[in-house]
Amino acid sequence: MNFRDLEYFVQLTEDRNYTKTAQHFAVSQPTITYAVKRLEAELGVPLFIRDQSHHQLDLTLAGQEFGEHAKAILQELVTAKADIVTLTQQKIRFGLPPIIGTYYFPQLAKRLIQQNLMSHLQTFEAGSATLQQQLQSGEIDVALLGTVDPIEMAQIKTITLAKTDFKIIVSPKHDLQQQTAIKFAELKKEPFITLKEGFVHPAAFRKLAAINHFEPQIAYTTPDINVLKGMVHENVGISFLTELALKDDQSVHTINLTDKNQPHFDIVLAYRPQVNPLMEKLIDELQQPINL
Amino acid sequence: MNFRDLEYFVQLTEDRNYTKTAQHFAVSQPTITYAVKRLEAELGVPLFIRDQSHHQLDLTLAGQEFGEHAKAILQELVTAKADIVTLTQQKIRFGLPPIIGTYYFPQLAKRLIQQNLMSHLQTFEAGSATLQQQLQSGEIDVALLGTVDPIEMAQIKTITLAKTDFKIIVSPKHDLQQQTAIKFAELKKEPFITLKEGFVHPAAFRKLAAINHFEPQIAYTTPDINVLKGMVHENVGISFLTELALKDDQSVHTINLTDKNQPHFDIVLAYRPQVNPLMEKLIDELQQPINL
DNA sequence: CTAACTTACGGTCTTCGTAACCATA
DNA sequence: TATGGTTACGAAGACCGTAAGTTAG
Repeated sequence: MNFRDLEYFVQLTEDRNYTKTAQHFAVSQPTITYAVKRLEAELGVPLFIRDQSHHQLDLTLAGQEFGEHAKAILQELVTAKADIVTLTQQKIRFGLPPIIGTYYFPQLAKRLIQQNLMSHLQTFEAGSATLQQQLQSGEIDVALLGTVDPIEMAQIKTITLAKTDFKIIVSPKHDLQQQTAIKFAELKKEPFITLKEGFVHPAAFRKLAAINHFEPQIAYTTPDINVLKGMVHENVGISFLTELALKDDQSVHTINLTDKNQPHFDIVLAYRPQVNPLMEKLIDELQQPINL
Repeated sequence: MNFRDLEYFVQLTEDRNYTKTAQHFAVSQPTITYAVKRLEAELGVPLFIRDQSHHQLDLTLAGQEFGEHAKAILQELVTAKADIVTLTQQKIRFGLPPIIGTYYFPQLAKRLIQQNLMSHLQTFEAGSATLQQQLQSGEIDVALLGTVDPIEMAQIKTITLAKTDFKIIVSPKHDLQQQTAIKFAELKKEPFITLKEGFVHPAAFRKLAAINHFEPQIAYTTPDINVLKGMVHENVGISFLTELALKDDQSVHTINLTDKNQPHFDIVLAYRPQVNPLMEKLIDELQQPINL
């Protein structure tokens, strides 16, 4: 059975005139005849009373009954299509800080594409602090955030996806290039290249400085991680970065910090709870373990 | 769009395995592939997540949504077919007295056939008195009844369809064959051929006799109208019949009765009121005017 | 004769099966 | 290599348009 035949039939129950219905669908009149015949053959009952003398086309009882069901079926199909369009057009406003976007998100992205979720994301790129505010004000729906301290926000649910350490990086030409671990306090004399970033690195850096009761010497501040790494490589100074941004990087030497109570760079999934299949699926997928 | 594709799809959402679904419908596996492709093309969205590393065939959100609608559509179709079968098999127990069946009903029958109603009738042939009882006891649903007096029955609705006169018939050889009207009292000396019929003719005959204070002479009683007419034709006696049974009959001569308060042969439609489209339609059709 | 539906016939688009192909475990 | 899905192609069938046929007014 064919949906087109049902449409012809339903229209015919309203027009009560084969010719008119044919014109309505811009098809030839016999097309309607055959559609009705197909339905009658499949159902095994006549749907119309074929009375030559009767100039008015009449439905049989079975025809009336079937007409109601046919309308319901067509309506259900229309609804189905409309619902799918709605689903397809649905967008999730997704906040992504640059560092996480560059070093963490790409591995998630592959999975999101496979699950047909990427096309639903409207990405907002901003620092974690800005994104926190936007999340709270409702400007975005979900965000991946980098944080030093646990996040507490009313109406916002948070899930920690990964905890990473901060590392000290130095040039291969630097004296420290043979060390694998060091205390922050030992770096009092070193000039630092720091990241001009919205939230996390400055906060962590200040925290470490406060714990160690000294004010590190800032040689230069850049918003670009590659510029920062380049300057460290050229031994303009040393720096302080999440290990996330250092994966497989051979241009600089990485040194662990041995400080107790040292800050960590946590990647947190934050969102406003919603009853929404698309959001649910996204939240679910973002929590899937990935290889850092 | 095709219902078959929907069936394939719904089954596939349960099987999560193209091959299994193909086997379920005894078709080749590519048939399922194409069915899904057709649906996806028509809806404009992927329904399944085509993950090369096929651990498990997964539905997209659109697929889940559409699956629900598809099930609803298929269920509606199943219901439609079941309802039509129920409608088709529905029977109305229909009481029909012999005289009305022979002389009145045939004209109705043509219309009932055109309206696809005849196949729903289960006819019970019996005298009007018997049918009245069966109607009241619920053994039949509708009846056409012949009556002399108005029918009063609890729970039974009655509609008079036609009023016909009783006539006197005589042989063409009989002395009265030149008369067109007569009083019943003038027939005291005549031998009557009477109808051995369930209810109406004997009752009417007794009523006329009572009004005229005499006991007519009964020459012979037969249950068969043609036998009766034959005997009248051969001048064995005269008789008394509803005009209904005399239409176009050339074998006997018909004489009107001039008595006041003479009984009439009423054709009454009687039924127990029901909320039932089929019954409604039958009652409606039976009331359509016909040419007597 | 006209209006309206049905039947006949031929062409075209759909659908399906076989078989070959591709990807993953 | 075995399992499971997709693509290619030819055959069968469904669908539709033109045109002719039928029936009632």
